[in-house]
Amino acid sequence: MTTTAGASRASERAQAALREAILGGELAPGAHLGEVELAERLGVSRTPVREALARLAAEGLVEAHAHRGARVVSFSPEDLDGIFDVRLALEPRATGRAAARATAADLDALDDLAARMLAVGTRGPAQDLDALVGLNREFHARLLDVAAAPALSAALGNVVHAPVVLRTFHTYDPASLARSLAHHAEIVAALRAGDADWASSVMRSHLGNARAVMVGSRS
Amino acid sequence: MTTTAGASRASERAQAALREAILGGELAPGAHLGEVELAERLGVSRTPVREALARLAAEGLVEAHAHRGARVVSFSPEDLDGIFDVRLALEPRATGRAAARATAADLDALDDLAARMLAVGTRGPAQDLDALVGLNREFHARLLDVAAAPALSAALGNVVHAPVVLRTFHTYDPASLARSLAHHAEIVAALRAGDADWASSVMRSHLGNARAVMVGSRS
DNA sequence: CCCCGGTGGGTTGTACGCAAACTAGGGTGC
DNA sequence: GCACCCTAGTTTGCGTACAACCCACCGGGG
Repeated sequence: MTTTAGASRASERAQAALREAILGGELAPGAHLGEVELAERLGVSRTPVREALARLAAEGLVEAHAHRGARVVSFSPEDLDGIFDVRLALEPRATGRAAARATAADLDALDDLAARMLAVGTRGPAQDLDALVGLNREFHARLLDVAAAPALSAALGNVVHAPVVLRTFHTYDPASLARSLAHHAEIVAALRAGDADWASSVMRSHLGNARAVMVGSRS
Repeated sequence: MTTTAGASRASERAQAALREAILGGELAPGAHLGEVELAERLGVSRTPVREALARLAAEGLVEAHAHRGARVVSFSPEDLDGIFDVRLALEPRATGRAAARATAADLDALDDLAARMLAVGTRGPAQDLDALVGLNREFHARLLDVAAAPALSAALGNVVHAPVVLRTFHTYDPASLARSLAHHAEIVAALRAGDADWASSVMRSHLGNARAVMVGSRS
């Protein structure tokens, strides 16, 4: 579901806003989330905030301890490793499926994303690692969408969301970053060739590269 | 009172009750879930029901269409197949991890579960397929717990819950059912031997057997 | 000096009420 | 006779008020 528009319901806007704030690092892991504070901040009452919080909790982005309120989840290095285990088990499979299903429009969109990532990711005056974060998320989301495997997407959904996983382009060293960007383009090339094996292999490499960066960084 | 102790919050009780009702088949897939009806049925106001519904939606058990209310999700054969893909990708891995981590207490508990499943699952006067459903869920949950892989559990959590997946012992033919029960015992044996490869192989067989039953049954 | 019970402030949990949105049914115009 | 619009009913979405609960601080007792 690519519907980013509407959000006629305030609870959806609240949920989206909170997710962006958490994923964007605006709300640090472990930060206490008061309902009234969030309600004022978002210009709605506590009720939709509450609902959004409940959904995010079920989604694994925040954890709610009894009457003590909600906190942004934080991840240990072991958790991070586990997350990559899951991604390695599922994403290459999804990428392979995508190879057989991608339409021309899909390929063009992915190509565009990969190109833009390369533009803002390459060292120089135009480098913008924060923009890269968003593009990267969009790329992987679109890829998952193309795979058309709802169960697979659902399984990954509550795992990849991990804030740390998606915000670590800042910790990439130049060589690893260059590899990562190249992988995106190569994945699209493999999809264009319709080669599922090639595509999934690149994705495995992509994740291996990311895992190496992150277990070494130990932020 | 099927839902354990705790649950000081009415919303948790509501969520647990709804989940049981859905997983237990009391609420059929596609059934319309009215908030007032559920509120009266559970003896609480609409607010906790609403919250419970929101969490179950994020969990993937129900789907809420705009202002049209919530419905119990229903699964197509393709969805089912996708679910088994995910399970096959993740559960054998978890089982392998469990082989290296299971304590004596874990093994005894799993053994007990396997034995009880065999008791209520074997053809005869004591056969109780409904009890089998609960035991099976407990067995797999415990196994996942022993694996101590939070991300893996989270990924599976929102997928396995699928009502159809957990309620299909009724559709097993005698031979498949016997195999399934034997697999549980064999898994414990493999764990006791500390043989991760053996354990994960049995789990793969277990899932393969289940998949074969379900794609053929088309309930 | 340390430990324990009491109390106050603040937060969450639940209930209720109102307004908007969707659905369905009947009536009218073409 | 058919299609469209309008209206009534029901349900959801949100706001607000009250009650329960937890935590921190403070005073008294051992």
